[in-house]
Amino acid sequence: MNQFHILEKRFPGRRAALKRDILEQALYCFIELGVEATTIEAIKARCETSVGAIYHHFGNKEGILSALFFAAQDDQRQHLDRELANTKSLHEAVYSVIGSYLDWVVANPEWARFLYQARSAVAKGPFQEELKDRNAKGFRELKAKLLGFGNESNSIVQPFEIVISLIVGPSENYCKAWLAGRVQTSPRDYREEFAESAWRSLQR
Amino acid sequence: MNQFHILEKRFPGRRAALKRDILEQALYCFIELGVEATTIEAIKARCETSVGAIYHHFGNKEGILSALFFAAQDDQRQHLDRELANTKSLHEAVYSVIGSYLDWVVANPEWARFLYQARSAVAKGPFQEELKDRNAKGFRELKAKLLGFGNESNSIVQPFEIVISLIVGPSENYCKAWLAGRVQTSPRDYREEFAESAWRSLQR
DNA sequence: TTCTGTAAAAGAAGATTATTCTGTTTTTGC
DNA sequence: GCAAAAACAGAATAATCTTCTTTTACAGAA
Repeated sequence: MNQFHILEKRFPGRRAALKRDILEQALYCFIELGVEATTIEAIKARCETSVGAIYHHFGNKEGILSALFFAAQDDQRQHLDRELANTKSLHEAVYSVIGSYLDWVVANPEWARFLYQARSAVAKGPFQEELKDRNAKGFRELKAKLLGFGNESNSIVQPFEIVISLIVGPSENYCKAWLAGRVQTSPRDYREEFAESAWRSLQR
Repeated sequence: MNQFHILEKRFPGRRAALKRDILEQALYCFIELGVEATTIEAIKARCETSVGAIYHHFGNKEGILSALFFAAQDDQRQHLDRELANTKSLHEAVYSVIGSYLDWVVANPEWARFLYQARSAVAKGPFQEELKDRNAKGFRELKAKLLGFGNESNSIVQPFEIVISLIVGPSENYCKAWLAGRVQTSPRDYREEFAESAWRSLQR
């Protein structure tokens, strides 16, 4: 299982072979050269196709970027949903959110790096509405889950607006630093610390 | 005092008038159109100069971006240093770091938005070394300050690698959401919550 | 199988935009 | 006042995204 199983799940079959290949090579370029510096020419060269084929499948550079971005985001969210499904308490849920986030980043560092890099571009481009809808949906579901643990939710003594920031803010910040090489220790090694700290930060 | 006092402080005097003007108009364009979509032509048009003048002063688009980025980062850091200077305990210091961060973002929302947007571009471009040096220096100084409160530093029971993430992660996350319009309440209104939560998250 | 319409693919041409280069004007230091 | 350096202007160049036209492959019907 290579790092591209995410694409095979999303664009299956023989017909989509070139489509997948373009996405693979594009991701490689985006990671290697950066989103900005990657040219259509470079992608074309890597998968030995033509500009015509690329534009036929994706319309423009933004189209490639968005396809990759949404594929990665979906995979990350599926991972979260699986972890979250079995949780029976708020405490467990908070641990799941943080644990699944750290796990996913460590398991897919290239994809994670790409997600951080590409977000702002997608947020401005032609798929900004789709991004907003997805984020809103994700936020709604997570909120429902966290507030759905009955009286125990009294543990959350913070305004809900800031709860997500309190939970994932530190993990996100540390993962970015790790992916950028500013710190060496794997985020997974601090799983307990981040989860415990987040839990404490919610109390009053 | 308009939003450009930051530039007047950094590029003072009559000689730098055009330089400042180019930076002002460029910042306007970056904010309005996005960093990617801003063309040299657009900047040129807004300050009624020539491409020659722009390239004479900044070398390339990246040069404009970096000059703006470092100006903003310096101002933010100066603000932090002022707040931090008078602190007499670790508890006060943590409150200062968070308070000054939230204050600065709310006082300079356009600059803050720009800082978030431009960081990745600067981190890849020709000024990546300068960025690294600045970040390393800032991190070193902050670390020294936080660990310099004698025995009381025992309050920090976390590995120091993750301490900065624990302190500023949630605030940063929330400020981004606020600048993107995903939440309405001003970060300043949650000053106490973020500071208290961060403090609690450090204990064990 | 042969025909036909649709999708896939190729690559040349067009349009946009960053950058360079050359020349001119202005300012500075002596 | 004069030489040297900096500031400025704009045409020319080069890189790169996107569109357009043409050719090829393929799936389903007659």
